[in-house]
Amino acid sequence: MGDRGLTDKATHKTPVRRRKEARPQELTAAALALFVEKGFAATRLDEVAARAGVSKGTLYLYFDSKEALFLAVIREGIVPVIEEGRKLLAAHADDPERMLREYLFGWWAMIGNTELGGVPKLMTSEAQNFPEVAQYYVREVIQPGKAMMREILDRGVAKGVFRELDTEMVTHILMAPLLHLALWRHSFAACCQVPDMDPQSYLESFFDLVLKGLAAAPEGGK
Amino acid sequence: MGDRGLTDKATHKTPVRRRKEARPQELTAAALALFVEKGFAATRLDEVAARAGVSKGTLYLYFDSKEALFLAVIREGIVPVIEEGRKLLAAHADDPERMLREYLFGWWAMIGNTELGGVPKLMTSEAQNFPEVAQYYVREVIQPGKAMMREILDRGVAKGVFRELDTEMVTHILMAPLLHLALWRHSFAACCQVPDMDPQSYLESFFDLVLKGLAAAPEGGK
DNA sequence: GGTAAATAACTGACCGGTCAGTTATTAATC
DNA sequence: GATTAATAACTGACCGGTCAGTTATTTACC
Repeated sequence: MGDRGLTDKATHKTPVRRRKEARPQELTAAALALFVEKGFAATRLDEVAARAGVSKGTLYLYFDSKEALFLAVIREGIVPVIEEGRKLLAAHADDPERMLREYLFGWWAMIGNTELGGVPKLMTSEAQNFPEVAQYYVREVIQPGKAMMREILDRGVAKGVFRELDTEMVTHILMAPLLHLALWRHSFAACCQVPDMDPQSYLESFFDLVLKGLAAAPEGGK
Repeated sequence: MGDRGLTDKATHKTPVRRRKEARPQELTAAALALFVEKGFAATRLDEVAARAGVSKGTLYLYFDSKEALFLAVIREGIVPVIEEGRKLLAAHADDPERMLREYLFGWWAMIGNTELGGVPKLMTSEAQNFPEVAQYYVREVIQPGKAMMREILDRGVAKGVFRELDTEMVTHILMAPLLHLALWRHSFAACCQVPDMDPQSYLESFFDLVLKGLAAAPEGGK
């Protein structure tokens, strides 16, 4: 059919069916959406392939198994975003309160409110069944994410902006409402008609609560 | 073999194998443990039956389907505990800070730290796949649980112990660290070797943070 | 026509659910 | 109190559908 005369790499605009390079990304994107929507076990590889516009056999040209696809979904999907977030956060490295705000709202903008927002639910659900994927996720996502939060807290304590804290515990505690918001949206909010919760005011309330909870006592105690 | 002489109803201490009354409980207990450990989809009904000491056929004498078993696990397992918690909480109805503390630590003692602690993970994972079970859970567990928390907050605000708040949002936010603790224990903590987190100090840090975050301003502003 | 890409048909293990048959327990009869 | 009949509790082999993974074949491009 095509009579393109270009002899070199040929920037084919025609959606030719052979596109070895793009396939893995298309497949992981399709898999992410379906894993998040229906869960890992309930997602059929036929569906993943169909959503990516190929057949199941093609999927197996790029991934050895369903678990390998799972790992790729995490690796391609969320790991790069963590690194990106770290860079953004470094821009305000001198103001702990500002950093905390950037962290919370940035997390929502870059993860919670995107198609990646279902990843926490997916990983929590499947961690026990796929310990290797879970370990990868802990190492590449959870630990870096916690380290960033802890850096903010430690810095705030050091500058006297925040009071003395068990920063390890508080790090965990402060991640919880973010994760809860994402989990909620991808579980009960999606299937039961619950009065919807505006993420923006949720985050504002949370930030407000936390700032007051962390603040160093002005002067006289109670 | 047996030479029990009692001719009446016979309070048989011997664990005879036919025990119609006890079976459903034994089966839901086995199912809870396995659903929590491996997830709903990955749990075989043969396993549930085996753990309860019966065959799969017997399971179907008491439950119509795997989903019916799921619903029974929730109904028998956690719904009664909610009502129990409500009564305990009413005992301190005059002191909002005390109520809040009772709520947090009571939740951990009665749910998070028991075999029920895996239920939040189970329900979050499966809500989309079993909307009817999810709706039951929202109605009988989540909404009552939230209502209790909200009652505490509204009362605290009314008494001037807590500052003005968006109590609806704060209710959600305060549930998150509890649920997070339970989810964590039943996912990553169970499969990746993560430095374990002491629930007691986690809850103390959380309670401390929240009390300071909620406290009405003494007098002067910033 | 050679080869890389993609497919569609296929396989085999698995598992929810069923049911004909077995065993323990109770009731009835002498 | 022993034997038989009736019933309730239980079993495990089986069936049918599903789905991860494989392979023989076709298609597209050089």
